[in-house]
Amino acid sequence: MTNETPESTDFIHEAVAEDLRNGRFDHVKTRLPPEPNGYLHIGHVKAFLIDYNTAKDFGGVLDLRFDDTNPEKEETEFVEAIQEDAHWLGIEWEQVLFASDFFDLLYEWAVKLVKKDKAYVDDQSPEEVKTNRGSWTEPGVESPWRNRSVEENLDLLERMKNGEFPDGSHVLRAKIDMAHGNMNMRDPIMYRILHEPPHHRTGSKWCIYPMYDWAHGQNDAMHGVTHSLCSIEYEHHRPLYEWFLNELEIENKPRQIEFARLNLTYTVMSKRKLRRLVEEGYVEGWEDPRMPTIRGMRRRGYTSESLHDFINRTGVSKTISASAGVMIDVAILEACVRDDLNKHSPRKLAVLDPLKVVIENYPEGQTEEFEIDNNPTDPESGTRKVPFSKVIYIDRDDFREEAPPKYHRLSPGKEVRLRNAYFIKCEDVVKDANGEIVEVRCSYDPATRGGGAPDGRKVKGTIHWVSASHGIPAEVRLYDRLFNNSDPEASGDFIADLNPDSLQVLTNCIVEPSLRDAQPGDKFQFERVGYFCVDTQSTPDKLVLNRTVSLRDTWAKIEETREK
RNA sequence: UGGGGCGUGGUGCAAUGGCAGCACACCGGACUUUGAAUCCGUGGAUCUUGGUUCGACUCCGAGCGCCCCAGCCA
Repeated sequence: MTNETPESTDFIHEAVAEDLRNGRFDHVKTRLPPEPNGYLHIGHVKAFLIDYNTAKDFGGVLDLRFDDTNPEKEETEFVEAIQEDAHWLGIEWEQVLFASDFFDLLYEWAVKLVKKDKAYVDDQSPEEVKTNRGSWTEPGVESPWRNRSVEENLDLLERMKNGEFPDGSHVLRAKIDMAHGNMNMRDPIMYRILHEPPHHRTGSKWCIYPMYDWAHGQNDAMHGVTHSLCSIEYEHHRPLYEWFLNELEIENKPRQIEFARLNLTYTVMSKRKLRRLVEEGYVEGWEDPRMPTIRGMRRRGYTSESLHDFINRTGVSKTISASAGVMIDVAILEACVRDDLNKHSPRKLAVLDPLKVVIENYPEGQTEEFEIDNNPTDPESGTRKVPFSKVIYIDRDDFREEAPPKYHRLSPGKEVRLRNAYFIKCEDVVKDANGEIVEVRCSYDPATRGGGAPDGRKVKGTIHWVSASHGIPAEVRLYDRLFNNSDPEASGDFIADLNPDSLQVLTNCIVEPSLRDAQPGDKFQFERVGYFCVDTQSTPDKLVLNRTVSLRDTWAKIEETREK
């Protein structure tokens, strides 16, 4: 165990450091507590990384522990998926545990509380329990079964476990205080009866299942967790968490510490809402690149490193600005992935909206190759060869028949540089019957080979290109934010806030030939355009790429402000 | 209405009684064979109000605002 002070100074680290200093604990152990009932999203990334980093920074370990106490919601499918996603995030755990593996011990502990007369079997119906709990202003009413004898409670609990009673007929409740200001302390339910469906791991062995409050802290204690980190919504469960531990006379009581959970602008995070997006077909599925799920973001081209960076940059606190957490600008996330991809992704030339350019004075049938840096910011990255010929494509965006002020790109009579190739000058424009520009005629200056000008003359613009006869076709999917409202979670109808243009599929793109062998997951920067990732649906016959994020685009901003 | 929590530029995080700083965003400039990256710079914040103090974002009192809680969900 190390005593070194970690770099991070968030309030959780401070609390842990203090616990170590004053001897409350002599080591640190945390846990990842997912319920296997859905896919992980960016909100889980924050929680997971806080657990992981806290353990790691103090030389401790963590367990992955599935909170599988509700057979109605949980499935094995998610157990696999969650481990896969957590691994991808780079998290390493000591052991994989399931709350359900410890139902026997938990039951013994419940018996212990019954024997102490701190828990009782209640025969009230669910409706009665609800009514008698009272309200925020009215104290609850004690159950008529609250003062049964210990012997009777023991017998009834045993019979609940043995399956002698139907669902909903009895519950085991902690005996605390029906008038408590904190509703969680008004005799909280510990066990409910559930005969169906079978549990994903224990099958039909059990027909009583523990509630979260009864299971969580006790599991922490059983496994030697020192710090049980969770989101702020659990803050008013902490008195109960501690009550159970005290009544059970646990020696090294774990400590629960809460932090503000993550909300992202233009994003929904609640499982219910995400599920609705999937089930009602607003997105392709949990892996849709527009989804804030780990799988979606991964497919979109986000890297694990950029997610770590994001969580570090946004920090840990208890500040609350929206639904039990902070509202982080999605632009920070985008900045993180740009930073990472800028350093590590090879550059490519790709034309998303092709406009044909014929270089009139370039010899018919001639081809030459340019040797181009894979990543100018990284000398180690090497070079590649890119072919050039008389007919090329440029992006339609890079040509204007009438150039607005400060437009540095191609327009009649103007000269620009083709990235890493030649200077070209627009001589003429060819239109079809509808007046649509179908072709641009240019001349080139052979002396500017490679893109330099021996005579020292300057051109303002450099544009990207792909040789028409060498380029390969590709489909490119452009993603935008899924919602138009920066806080769709707070909106009455988040479906109404969906951005109808969140996906734009471009089917006529042409990319440089070196992309021919690109594999799903490969990431590139298309120069002057953005960062792209080969999609999982891509095949050798049909290249499909996802735009992870665009490059910062100051020209777009100039035009945008001009419109206003 | 009872209980709990939180209030620092637009957003997020620092400053733990001593010059309110950083990141993202925004704006301006330099540089540029990516209108990217990089570099430099501007503007903008301590919820309100009393008090303690030489000195308060920090401590104390009062108020205001926001978030969470009345599942046999987690």
